[in-house]
Amino acid sequence: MTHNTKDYGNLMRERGFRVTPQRQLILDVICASGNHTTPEAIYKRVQAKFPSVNLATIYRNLDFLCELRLVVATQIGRKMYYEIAGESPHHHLVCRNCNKIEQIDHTNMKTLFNKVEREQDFTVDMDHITLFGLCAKCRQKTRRV
Amino acid sequence: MTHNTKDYGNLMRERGFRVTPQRQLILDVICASGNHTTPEAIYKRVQAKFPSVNLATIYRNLDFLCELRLVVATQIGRKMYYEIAGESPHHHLVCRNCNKIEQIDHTNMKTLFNKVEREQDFTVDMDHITLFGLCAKCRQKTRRV
DNA sequence: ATTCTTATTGCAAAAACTTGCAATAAGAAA
DNA sequence: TTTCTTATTGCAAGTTTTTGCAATAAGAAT
Ligand SMILES: [Mn+2]
Ligand SMILES: [Mn+2]
Ligand SMILES: [Zn+2]
Ligand SMILES: [Zn+2]
Repeated sequence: MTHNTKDYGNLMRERGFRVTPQRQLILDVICASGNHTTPEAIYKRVQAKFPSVNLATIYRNLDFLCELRLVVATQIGRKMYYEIAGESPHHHLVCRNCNKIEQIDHTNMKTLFNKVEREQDFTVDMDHITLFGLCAKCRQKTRRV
Repeated sequence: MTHNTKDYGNLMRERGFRVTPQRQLILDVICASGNHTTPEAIYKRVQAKFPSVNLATIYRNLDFLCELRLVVATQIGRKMYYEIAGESPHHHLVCRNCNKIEQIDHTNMKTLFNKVEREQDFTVDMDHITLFGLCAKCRQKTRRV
């Protein structure tokens, strides 16, 4: 239950939720998978260790873990992807043409968030945003068509 | 077929696609609905005028119109919302607590996009982003708990 | 240890969305 | 106008995600 540096068990209990074997397994699997895993993939890996876990439980807990901010979600194309929420937020750039995924540092985002907070008195609070556009290579290709 | 200021018919034909009654109806309905409408609502309103249109056609065309950038989509909670892509891009702030929706001007976003383009050589190209966080009122409430 | 409360689960059914395919109809060409 | 090509549609089946509900089991209280 203690992955990376976080004690997930306590983070849940502190907030009044229960720590079930299903939740532990799902977290373990997402952790082990590294980056951007689909519900279906998570389900299969969970089942390999504990076949009786139901797919509905996977979906419910992915929602749950996202609400607790222990896991972050992204939609790319028509699929959802989940990954462990790291120590510090990170964001993505996805190329509409070649689907390459780059990262953006949080500091650039933070600058925007601060501006919005000053100007509109709204505290933006997102630790995993995906921005779409064109990577350097595809921009050149696309120009000359 | 000419809504607001855009001639949707030509925008489609120019790019090699066909202008079908279904597409016209769907655009009409989204236009008339004003802001942030769900596929189901669009389907019902289309059906009221033309009952034989199939739900699959609605979904396929919502995708299609988004790809052509005539329509923009957002996911809020677990629902998708569609609206006409206006003259100039606009973005939203959604409060996680009270679900109030505010707007952000594109200029603030553009500043971020420009920075990303300079620093990472990636052209961000989004005209409808939704950022989540806490509005002024909910921030105060939530503090004192 | 045992009892109690109720959050969480599995299951089955429902709802939401996607896809393959043959029939249809836009729109270009003749 | 008529013919021709093929993008688009409706339909039915498939896949993915959500939901209601009774049974289960975390974890607090005794
Ligand atoms: Mn990520
Ligand atoms: Mn909008
Ligand atoms: Zn690219
Ligand atoms: Zn609020």
